[in-house]
Amino acid sequence: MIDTDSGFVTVLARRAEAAGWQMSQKTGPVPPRDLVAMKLNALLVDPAVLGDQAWDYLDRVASMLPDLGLVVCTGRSTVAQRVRGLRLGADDWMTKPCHPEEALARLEAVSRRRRRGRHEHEAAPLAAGELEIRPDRFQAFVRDEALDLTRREFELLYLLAEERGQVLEREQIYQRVWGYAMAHGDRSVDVFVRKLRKKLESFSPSWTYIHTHFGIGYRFDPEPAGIVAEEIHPAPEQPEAPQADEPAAEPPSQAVHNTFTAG
Amino acid sequence: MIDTDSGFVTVLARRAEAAGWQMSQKTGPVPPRDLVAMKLNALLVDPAVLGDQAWDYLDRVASMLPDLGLVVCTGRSTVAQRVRGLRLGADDWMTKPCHPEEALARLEAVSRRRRRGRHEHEAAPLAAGELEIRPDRFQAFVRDEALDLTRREFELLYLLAEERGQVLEREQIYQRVWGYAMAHGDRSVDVFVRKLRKKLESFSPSWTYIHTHFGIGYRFDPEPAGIVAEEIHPAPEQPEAPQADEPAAEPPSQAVHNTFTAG
DNA sequence: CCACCTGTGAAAATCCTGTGAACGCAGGGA
DNA sequence: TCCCTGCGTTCACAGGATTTTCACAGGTGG
Repeated sequence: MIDTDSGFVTVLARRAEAAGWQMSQKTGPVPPRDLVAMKLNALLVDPAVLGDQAWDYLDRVASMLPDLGLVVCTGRSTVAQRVRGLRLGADDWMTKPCHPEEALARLEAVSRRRRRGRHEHEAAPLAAGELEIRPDRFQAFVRDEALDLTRREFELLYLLAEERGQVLEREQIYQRVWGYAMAHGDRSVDVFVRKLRKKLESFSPSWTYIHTHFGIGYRFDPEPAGIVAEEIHPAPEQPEAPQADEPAAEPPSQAVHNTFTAG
Repeated sequence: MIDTDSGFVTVLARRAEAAGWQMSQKTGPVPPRDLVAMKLNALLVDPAVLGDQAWDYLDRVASMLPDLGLVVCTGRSTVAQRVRGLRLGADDWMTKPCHPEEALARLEAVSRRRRRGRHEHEAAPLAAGELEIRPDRFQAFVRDEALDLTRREFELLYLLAEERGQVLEREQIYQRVWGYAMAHGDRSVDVFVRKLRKKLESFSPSWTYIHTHFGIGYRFDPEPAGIVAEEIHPAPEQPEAPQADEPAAEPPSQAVHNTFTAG
């Protein structure tokens, strides 16, 4: 969101976080180019912040990012202004003061519709080690060969890969892949991790992808074979990790990170 | 629009006509089924007209017609009501009295987004394997012989072929071919896929076109018979795919997935 | 060394798809 | 008006594929 009304921003940010959204606050115009890079679902903007560049800015944003939900929220405005904004490409126009809950609901409505349009929704393929994970095919590939994952297997893998480097708790994984809360004592996650490991192992034997964190859950992090997982120094040299980003960013400070390689 | 406020309705109708829109006025709830038949871009509704069925009605309309722009316009309302409406699936919520020009602008904003989702119907003929799919005839041909597809069969085939290579979920297929949300447990898509396969098989026995992805949906990808699909690494070509052209020797993309070829 | 966790393999329970046929509806023709 | 035909929808069943559940073995932490 682009706004300077710190009270409104703060409240909204808090509620957004609570709802599980990720949001970023800016106090001035952000170049459309940068907006693209941010991969936003929606943008909430108060044109008052933009000064007399406002219309131009809205126009540019709307035309450069036709799939971005664009919501204007500002003080008093005339019908003519609202109509102009909407015609320019804004999806909604709210008047301050407005209830944060309503702002969220409108942002949600706008994003929902946006998402629906793009049926190629999460069509961003992920690359990890020798793996290529393609949501458009609900399948993962190693050297163009399909791993033949079932739907659940794929969704689990995709989730883990999306959160590459993060340790995810079983409950969290279950919640996000199965869509509802995990029953006490359910071992489904473990079983599917085993199935995944088996297929990964058979297609990409020289890499280790899924690591166990005892008492917690799992972490996805492609590692070429050979590192014995004694201690991991801040990235001396990875044999090859083309699009590996943020490698040294986080020293796995946590306890031990045993990586028992399923072997 | 569904409203009884004749003044508002009349003014709006006149402006809408002037803007080149077609609009129909109702004074009571219209069954979602009928809405489907009306092929609407957007629906403006005053829930006050619907009495205590309002929420239920909104819910049903929104879930049955996810692609319909749904705008609520009513008298005073609480934040909670607006939030509820928006969460239920409404795309916008205006408060009366509202300027007709703004109402139009909002309807337009909502429809614009809706339209954007739909790919522009180019009506371009597609070629795939031995198939030639011609939207201008609502028919597919193999060596200039018509497959004698019915309307639904054709539309299903065309949709699949347009998204060649992509796995489409049943819900999505249904949504896009039938025009409204698929009811739980509906098997129509399967039945039509079977009909298509039968006709395709009889006209082009040496090719396989429609692949099943268990638990997900279907994928259209013409493959000449006989490929056992162990591993295929042809040229590592990119999926540029401008328009399908006669691929007499096109190396079918990835490996197999289950392609249980009905036999 | 003990209590707990996780890896494994296989059996049991579910879910999904292919298939053939019945049903209802609407249009055309007699 | 009645009958016939084509088309889309719905049903029930069978064969598989996939998920869950179990019991047990082995590893981990304290």
